[in-house]
Amino acid sequence: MTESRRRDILRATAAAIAERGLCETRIADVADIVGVSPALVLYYFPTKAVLLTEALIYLDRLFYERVAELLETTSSAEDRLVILIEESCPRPTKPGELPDSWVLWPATWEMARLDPALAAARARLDEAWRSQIVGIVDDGIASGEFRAIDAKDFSIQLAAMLDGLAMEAILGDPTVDATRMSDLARSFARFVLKGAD
Amino acid sequence: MTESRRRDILRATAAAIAERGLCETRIADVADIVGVSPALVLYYFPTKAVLLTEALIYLDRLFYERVAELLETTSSAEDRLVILIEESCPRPTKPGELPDSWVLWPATWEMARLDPALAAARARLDEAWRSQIVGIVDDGIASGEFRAIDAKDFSIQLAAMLDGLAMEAILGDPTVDATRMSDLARSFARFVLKGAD
Amino acid sequence: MTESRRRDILRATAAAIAERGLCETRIADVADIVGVSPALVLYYFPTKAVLLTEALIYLDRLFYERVAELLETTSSAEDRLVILIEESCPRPTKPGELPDSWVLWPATWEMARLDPALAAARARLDEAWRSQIVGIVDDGIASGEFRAIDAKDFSIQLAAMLDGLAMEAILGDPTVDATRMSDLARSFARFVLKGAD
Amino acid sequence: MTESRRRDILRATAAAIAERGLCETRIADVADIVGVSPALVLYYFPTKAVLLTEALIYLDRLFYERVAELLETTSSAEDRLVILIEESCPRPTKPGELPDSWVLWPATWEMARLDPALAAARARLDEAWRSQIVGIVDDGIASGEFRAIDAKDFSIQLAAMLDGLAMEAILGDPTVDATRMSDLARSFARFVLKGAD
DNA sequence: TATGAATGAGAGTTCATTCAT
DNA sequence: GATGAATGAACTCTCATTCAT
Repeated sequence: MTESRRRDILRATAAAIAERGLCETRIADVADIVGVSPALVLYYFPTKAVLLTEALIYLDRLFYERVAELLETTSSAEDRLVILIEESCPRPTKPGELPDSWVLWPATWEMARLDPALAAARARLDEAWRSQIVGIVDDGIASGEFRAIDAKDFSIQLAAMLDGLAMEAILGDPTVDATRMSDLARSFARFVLKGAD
Repeated sequence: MTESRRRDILRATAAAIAERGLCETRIADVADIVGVSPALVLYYFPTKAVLLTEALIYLDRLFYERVAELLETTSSAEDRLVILIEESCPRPTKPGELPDSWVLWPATWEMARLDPALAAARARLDEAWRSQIVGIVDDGIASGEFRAIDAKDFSIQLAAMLDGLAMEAILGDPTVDATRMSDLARSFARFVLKGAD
Repeated sequence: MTESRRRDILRATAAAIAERGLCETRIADVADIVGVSPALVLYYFPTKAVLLTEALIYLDRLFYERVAELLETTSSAEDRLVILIEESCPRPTKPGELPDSWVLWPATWEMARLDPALAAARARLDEAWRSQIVGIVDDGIASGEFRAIDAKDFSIQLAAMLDGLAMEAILGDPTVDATRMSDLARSFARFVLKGAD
Repeated sequence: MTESRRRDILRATAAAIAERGLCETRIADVADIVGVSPALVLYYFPTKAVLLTEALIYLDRLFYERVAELLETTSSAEDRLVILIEESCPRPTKPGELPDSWVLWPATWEMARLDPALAAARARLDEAWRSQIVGIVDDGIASGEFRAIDAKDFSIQLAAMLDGLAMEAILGDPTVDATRMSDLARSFARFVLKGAD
């Protein structure tokens, strides 16, 4: 069926970008991964630019939805915040499999910088992401788990910090790996939400 | 003289990447900006990949050095931290002129992800950047301006948050512009360093 | 029924060639006009080359038959010659509707130059066309309307002149439009057949 | 030198169109004939369409200039008209060598039909061509060689007839070869200009 | 230093054509 | 009859790169 073909191509595109880099990803690479002809890729997506854009959006949404689902498994605000932070920490991906969304973020940002459609899509997902944080914090405040802080401001700060830390982790910065990232993000959250050091 | 030619080309490259995007930047674009032939660009830089890499490093270093210089104008730790934050906030660049370093960060990250040399250069600059923060914080602690926190951890957190916020500002996220970014980063710093809300 | 489908496709092909030019006409263009899939076009015609060839022949024949029919409405040789000339003058066609045969002649000629089958078909129609002229002239000579000239030679000359004039009219030559064309062809015929100036 | 390269490419293009047909002519064919890479062809001509257009114009002009030169060798109006007619008769071309301009006329007409620039260039050359005829006729009238007819009208008629006859000769019409064409055109001219049958 | 000419190696894209349904 | 999915084979055009001058 046609919709699953589309999905396959989008996943393959994301995998190709992750492995070869945004600029070096060719339609032929994507076709090779899916095991079809390059012409078929363009049968489903009119141009390469559209293909790249849609792949990035697709993966971002997938990431967001997976985490959103995970968050429904617990009701404790504190636990949910930990899940959100943990899921934000880049873990290595095996070649060929669906790459972690983080790996594609520099590509997304670089493209979105000059592509308003992608920028808008990214902004929507980011807003949803921050809303998750706001929801968790509000719940925690209501239940008395957290101090009564400005949840919106905190959500922007935490989301930004996670982005920045993830970038360093992805780039193999010797100072920040996934574990350190997790520690730093959690200590920031604890400090703000619990007042403890 | 040859060194200034090199610099002109690097600046032009940065400008081209900023305006056209990493993948869409051609050697011919750079040559056009400088007003020379494409062949001359390759006379100074052996390959396109080298050119791009060096341009990104050059701009990053320029940014770092400019801020480092600015920071020497004051001795108050608090003022210096404010300067550092303010300079991190993306302000719009006119086309043609040297782009703000932030604009090139997604490109740098995307390239560095698969280019160890660029990754290493970037890591060095980032380390220097965080050292600036550590230095400021240590001074502030010594002078009693700041609470006695872990300066290293804070520097990583602040640097990451600035990166993340800057990205949103650059991408035109309606929630985070340069002013909001400044407010949020400063409130984070104040909260951690002063204990105030 | 299948025969009308074939006709529709041929007419659409002619219309496409008229509007887009011979080289730029794609099977998909033809399919779009008919409102079917490109695959169906190839169900009726084995290859694109065959389709183009048959379309050009079809339109030529249609033109010839329409004029032949018109010529039967009168018995006066002079009137019939005028009809033949008038019908040869290119009048503008609305986009979408069946193009005037003249518009397709350069395409026919260009293709026939290297396609013996098309060349033969074209030659047959041209011969029939000149026979019409010969018939008219012979009738006119018999009835005393015309001078006793070599009808065959005249038919070749007139047919060639009409072709040449029509080409200029089609190409928008400022010197020769349909009216001027008609005048010049008629004055030539009058001069030869009547001896008048 | 660059200008001769351009000329070589234009001639090769004309040869390719003559041999393979307008639609089947590829940039690679042209490059093969010149013995250079396809990229070089596009170094001199921005697009294929421009290349084709310029080649057709170039050949047309070449033809016109050659005949114009030939016409200067004689002063007798009658001889000059014969030269003009003879040169208009298609003689076979060997593959590879510069094709006779006539062979390219269907291609020129087909392209010009939808390309205003080419149409304008063609119209200019045609006007010059007819002016040659007018000049010859006027001279002949002045010298008493010819009857006092309308030279302009005659030039249009003769030019058109030559076009039409040449087309049939090119397409291998069994009724009209170069010799027959010459006879018919000359008899038409004689009849109009001399009044003889 | 500087460049114009030249090219090789693709890249994206097009499109006629096939075939299972 | 009719089509959507699929592809192979090109084709135009791009571009980094080379090199003689």
